[in-house]
Amino acid sequence: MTASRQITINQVAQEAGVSVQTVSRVLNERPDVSPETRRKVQEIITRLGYQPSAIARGLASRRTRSLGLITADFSDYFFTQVIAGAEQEARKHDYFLMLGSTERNPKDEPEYLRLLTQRHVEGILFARPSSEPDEKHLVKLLHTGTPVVSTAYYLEGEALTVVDVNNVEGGRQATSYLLELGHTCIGMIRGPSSWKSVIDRTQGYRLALEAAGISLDPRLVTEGDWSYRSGYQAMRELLERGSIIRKGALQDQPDPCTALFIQNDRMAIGAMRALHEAGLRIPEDISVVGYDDVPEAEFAEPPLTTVRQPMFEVGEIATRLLIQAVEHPDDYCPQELLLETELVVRHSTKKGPNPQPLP
Amino acid sequence: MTASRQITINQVAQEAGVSVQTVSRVLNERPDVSPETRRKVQEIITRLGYQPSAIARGLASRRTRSLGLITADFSDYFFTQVIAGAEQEARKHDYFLMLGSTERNPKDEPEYLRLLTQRHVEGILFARPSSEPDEKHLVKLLHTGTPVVSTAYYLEGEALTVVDVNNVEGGRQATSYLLELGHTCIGMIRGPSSWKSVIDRTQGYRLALEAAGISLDPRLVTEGDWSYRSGYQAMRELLERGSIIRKGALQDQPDPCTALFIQNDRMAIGAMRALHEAGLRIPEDISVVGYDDVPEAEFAEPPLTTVRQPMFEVGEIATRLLIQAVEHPDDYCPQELLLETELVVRHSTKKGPNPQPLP
DNA sequence: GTGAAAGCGCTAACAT
DNA sequence: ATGTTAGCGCTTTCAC
Repeated sequence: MTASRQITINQVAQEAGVSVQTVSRVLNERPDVSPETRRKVQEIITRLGYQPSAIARGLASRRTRSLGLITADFSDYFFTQVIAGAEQEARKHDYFLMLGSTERNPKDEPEYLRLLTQRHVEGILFARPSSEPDEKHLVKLLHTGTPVVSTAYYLEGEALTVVDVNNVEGGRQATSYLLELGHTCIGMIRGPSSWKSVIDRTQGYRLALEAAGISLDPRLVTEGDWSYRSGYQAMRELLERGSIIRKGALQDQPDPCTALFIQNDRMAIGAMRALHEAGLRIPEDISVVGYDDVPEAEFAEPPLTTVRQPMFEVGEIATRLLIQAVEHPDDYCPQELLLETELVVRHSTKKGPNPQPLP
Repeated sequence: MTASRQITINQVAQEAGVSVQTVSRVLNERPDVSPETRRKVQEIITRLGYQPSAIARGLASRRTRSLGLITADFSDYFFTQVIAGAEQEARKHDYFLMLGSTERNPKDEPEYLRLLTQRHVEGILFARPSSEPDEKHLVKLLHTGTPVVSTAYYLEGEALTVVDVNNVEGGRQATSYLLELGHTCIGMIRGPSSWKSVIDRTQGYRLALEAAGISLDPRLVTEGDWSYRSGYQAMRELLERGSIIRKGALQDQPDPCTALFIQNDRMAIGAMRALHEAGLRIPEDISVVGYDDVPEAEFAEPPLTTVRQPMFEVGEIATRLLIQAVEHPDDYCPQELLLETELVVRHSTKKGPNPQPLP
């Protein structure tokens, strides 16, 4: 089984008794080939099992039909959904998606970007949070003329196409729902403050509270890093402060909190564990709303009320826009697209002490 | 900002006043360049921001330094871990990993393989279950001489390097632990029967039971598709059969089952939800052991006892072997490597009716 | 230690 | 409708 050198376009041409060019035309589905020749060439191609070299084609045509996708974390449901959407859309347009995750170390990003540009990706999709302090490499990339689209990521001072979810509205949905149920003291566990989505969800929380005449009390807020464990720990902290269970434990706060908005489902599940350990019942003693609608939310104990984000669609749309920018650079114009979230009510929430009449 | 054509090796050579080859030598860290020339060329490279084209290098050298990885599902923790391990190892050896998931449709695999081989990956890693009926394209791939390593996947009749986890032992660990706790009627929810890991875990279950003088009772076994929901449904089915709660509900079965081995954590979490809904307490009424040790297992209600698999290491080792096969094809020799599992005891299990003295 | 020439497998641009 | 020529940006081979 000697791994004989791969079959090339030359051999196909020779075998078919035509020129290389003609084979190339068949390969690229050009119209200017006689049906007969086309058929013959195609037959030889399948008979020989010929596979055109994407490398050679890329070099000659300066088109690789591949896109790069840079993400932070493959094991995060959020990004996983974006990737799945991007994959599907790329495939549909016959593009190849090169995935790169900076997983362990965000400092790898410039290095990763290099790997992608060296491989001549025609456009790059960012699916990661806006949190890195040093974005020089990105600004440089943008000025290079390479089409770039991002999801959930904004670059200050740069016009960038962004497809994202309306996080302000999502935060407001979660909070308003709790207010409507009659909860007036609503705690929050947020994600890392460097993420734009965290700032936005927090803003939604604030807006909803203010619309109800309540001002945001920072003593009712803690921060996690999105993990189950951090949600557990943040909840413990909140419990120790006494704001959740002890009446008037905090100065000026007459009632203990009866509800929580937690900015992702994993932290919410971790927090519910801490609540159970503290002997609190959900939703009888305290209502909990999460964010994301991960698959496990439905099977949490109790099933988690949460805010669903259309991340698959975000990936799809972002990729569509990227391909458009690649194929029609002249029509390109940076834009921001915001998709809407949806509240999914399950069993971790119930009526609070001051139920309001529904509007 | 006219996207002026990229800088090429020619421009670097010209600017440095040397020939293209010399630049190439510097690029490839060849020893036969005078330190002075090397320094000068390097300076020009950084000054110009020159990036060698991986495409052109690949074409000329017939080496792309890239590997392909085919997986079934990005959102599965199991595969995600393998990918992370593979990524890290590939990067360490300066290889680029091209990821492909056949997500939606396993029939896409030949197509995907084509995309990878056309891009001249030097080796391919399979991280997907052994379940497809039609593997002709794989046999063909193997006979092509392309190095292939697989995790958790076996191809009948073909010598293939496989890195996997000892699933027989894992299934035995879970079952033996329950037996040691004193459970004598142990139900099981298994994954799809086309997966080798399912066959093996089931075999471990059988062996452990037989060692305790119990024979496998198929009436105590149902099947799921690994999802939370399927675990939930499988549990409902088991409950309806009566084997779990009603004494002697099944002919010849004097006692109701007090324990369950569930072949992955997600199904276990779904199953626990069904048990709760049926009013059963875990572990007081019934003990549950899962498999995988996914992050959420620790935060399930109750925290799940499970079998941990070193999937990250599986990915690392598989990639290391693949790179070895790529770089030293003559030393290559197909082998099978099995890594060991580890029982993680949490709170979903407790002593059963007939506790045995620990050995 | 360095350079010149040839070519990797394909497509673009021009022929005919 | 088909063929010819000249690259794409690099490495390989062989010369000096």
